[in-house]
Amino acid sequence: MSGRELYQHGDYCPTRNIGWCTIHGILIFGTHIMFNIKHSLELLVSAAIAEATGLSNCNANVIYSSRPEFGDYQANGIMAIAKQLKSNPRELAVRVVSALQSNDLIADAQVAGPGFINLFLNDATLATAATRFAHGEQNLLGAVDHPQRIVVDYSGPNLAKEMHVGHLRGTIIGDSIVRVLEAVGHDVIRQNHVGDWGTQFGMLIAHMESLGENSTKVHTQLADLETFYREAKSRFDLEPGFADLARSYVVKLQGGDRDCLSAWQKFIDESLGHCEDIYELLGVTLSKDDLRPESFYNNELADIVNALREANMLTASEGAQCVFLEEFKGKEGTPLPAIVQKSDGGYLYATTDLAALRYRGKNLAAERVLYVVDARQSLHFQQVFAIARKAGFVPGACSLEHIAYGTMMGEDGKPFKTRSGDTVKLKELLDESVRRAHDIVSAKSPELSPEHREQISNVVGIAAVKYADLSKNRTSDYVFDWSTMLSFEGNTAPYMLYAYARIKSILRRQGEGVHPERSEVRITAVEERNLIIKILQFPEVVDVVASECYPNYLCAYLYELAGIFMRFYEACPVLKAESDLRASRVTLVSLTAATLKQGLGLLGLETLEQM
RNA sequence: GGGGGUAUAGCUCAGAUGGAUAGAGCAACGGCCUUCUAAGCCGUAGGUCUCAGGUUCGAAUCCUGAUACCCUCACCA
Repeated sequence: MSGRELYQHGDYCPTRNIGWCTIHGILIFGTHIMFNIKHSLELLVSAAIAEATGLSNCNANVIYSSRPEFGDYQANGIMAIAKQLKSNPRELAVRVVSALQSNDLIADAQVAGPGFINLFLNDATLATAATRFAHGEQNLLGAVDHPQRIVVDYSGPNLAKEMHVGHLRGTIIGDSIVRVLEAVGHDVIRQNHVGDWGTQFGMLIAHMESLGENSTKVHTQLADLETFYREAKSRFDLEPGFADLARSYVVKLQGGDRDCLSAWQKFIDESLGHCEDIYELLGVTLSKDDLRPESFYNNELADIVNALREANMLTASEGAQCVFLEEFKGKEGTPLPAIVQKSDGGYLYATTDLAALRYRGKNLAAERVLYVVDARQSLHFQQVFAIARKAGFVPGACSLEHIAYGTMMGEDGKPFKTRSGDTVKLKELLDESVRRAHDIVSAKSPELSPEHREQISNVVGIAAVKYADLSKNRTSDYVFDWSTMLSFEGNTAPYMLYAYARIKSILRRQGEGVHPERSEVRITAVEERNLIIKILQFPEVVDVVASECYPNYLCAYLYELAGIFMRFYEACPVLKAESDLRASRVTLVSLTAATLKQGLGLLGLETLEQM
């Protein structure tokens, strides 16, 4: 049972324009609350079910109709309720329909099939709602009924190396989720849990130190982090003295040695600079303020282990400090440990995550914590969540969710690598996409200036990579393929950006003739009606993305919106229409533009006025 | 071996709480530019939703089993 309080009988009060039902004094289909046709229908139908059966809390099960003749929405809940009551579903559906309170949202409700109720929306209400949006009397996205403080952990690259394609998904999926949550009114705290601590840094600092103290030189050396890491690793493996030096640096680092710390800091700053360049290029909203690196929790780790010991959750096993939980079994059903302290006294990933979770629960007062992390870490997070709950590190009501995503594969179905088997640097991937976009832009629009073409290909190239990822269900692995991604057809960023550019072109050409903020939207063709309904459904999909964290729902919606607009564009002349009709259509075009721009914005994509 | 995941058109992918005739794009074939950007629109063709059972008025979706592939299971993150 989510959020919203249920209908209480007899609470309706009509309002002047479109709005209607008040539930516990809250205007649902009105101005305050997120405008949401589906919720309104659910409330209306469940009220009618209550009226017809005396049952409260019934799920009307309202969904989009699969075919036009079945209406705009359909209520499928009747069959289940009839079964529960051992009554005839069709008869019940008829009684529910006649129990529907008169309202101006539903124009017609028809019983069909075994007990479906097909709902047809009122054209005048749709037109009025669209007009109100255009006039700015109602926001496309309003505030959620219960704003939450939500911590979102995403991106989290390892600073020892350069960002590679493996970091793309978490970074952009997380960024989109964060934008959506904020848009619906939640209080979002971003956390970039970067890896800046661990044994590998001893090796890197040792290598850096040996190259000299000169800071400009360091900057140059670290320009290619990947090569730098490889060199350090190779020396670590081959030079006997170097490995010892590296290990001694680790010890000194952990002991708080000032020189070592300052060298480490130098390295971290350089590496962070690389990340920031990527974030800038990707248009990701993470900033320095969102950094909570692993080292941030260094001083908490001993206390985490102590707290677990005091809670009697700790077991020594093979020299390590472990937490064994009933629900986790390892090989041959033996208990599976989560190790929080190594036999040499060192701490691990799980320890840091427990500290982070306690910080988020206690210090940040999170009500919901989202971990946008690779699906392969699922077991790790299940363990960490279970331990944190049992140890009381987070409030019981706090929701902990692993927002898992799959792996990016190459065309061979194996994890995406270069031909030589190396990981692909994110920077190189993005540069190549922009380069390919540039070739296409130059071929399609040779009349544009070189600067303009460059600007377009920058936006299109980045958007293509992001959209190709965001448009897929995050839980599954997917095949990265230049040809499908940059074919610029179908459900792709270029298609969406092109639709937007066409829209803007109309609005430019119409000049000062029409003022959408004072014009009336009318429905004179089915393409107009379809477009209006789709626009009004924007809040519904955003709502689902905010709760389920699947950005591909939003992509699918925007693709459909763009498609419906294209059909409107083909069928309904805008600038050639006369007077009121022209004003109405220009207004619709303007609303479509606003919705597309906002939707793409929630995905973290820029738009182009022209392409 | 335990646990988790995936299997949908030739290819790449959608299919939220079980709903009516399973959807897109690419590739193939055929239409539409002297009219608001053809990076577009319309149409044709393409499916035993891995297999076998089960639950249900109704299953790609839920349950059981099988097969294939992937991930994961003690001191990496």
